[in-house]
Amino acid sequence: MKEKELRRSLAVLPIGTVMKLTDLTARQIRYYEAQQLIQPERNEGNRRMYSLNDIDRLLEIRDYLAEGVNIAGIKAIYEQQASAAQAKQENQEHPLTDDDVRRIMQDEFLRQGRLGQTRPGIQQRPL
DNA sequence: CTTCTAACA
DNA sequence: TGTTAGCA
Repeated sequence: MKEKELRRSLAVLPIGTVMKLTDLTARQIRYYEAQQLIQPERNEGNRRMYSLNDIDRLLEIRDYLAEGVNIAGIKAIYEQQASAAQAKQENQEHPLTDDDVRRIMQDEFLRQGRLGQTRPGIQQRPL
């Protein structure tokens, strides 16, 4: 179950293919990269190369944006997933505590949160 | 022909 | 975000 992850991480798609697969413009795809939402690789010719994981992430980003979540909000969501995954590993080595508390606090911060309402005409839905 | 960066009537 | 210019 690990060779699969490796393949999904292989950057083999040029931006043109990603555009068709995600319905995003090259401008948008590059902009999300500038915003650190994705980090595609570059080939010998400085051309961006995307992996299947990048495609999935771009699709998520597209959906979050459509729901009214702004770039900062999406970033926060991924940061949570990262720290959550980190806490999981650390908790397998040790009992519990520390990072878990931080994770719960940030989770609550997101929930109460103001992230995502920086747009007019969009009703906020409860998480 | 495709992608890249930078800039804005 | 769109679009365009000038390269590679």
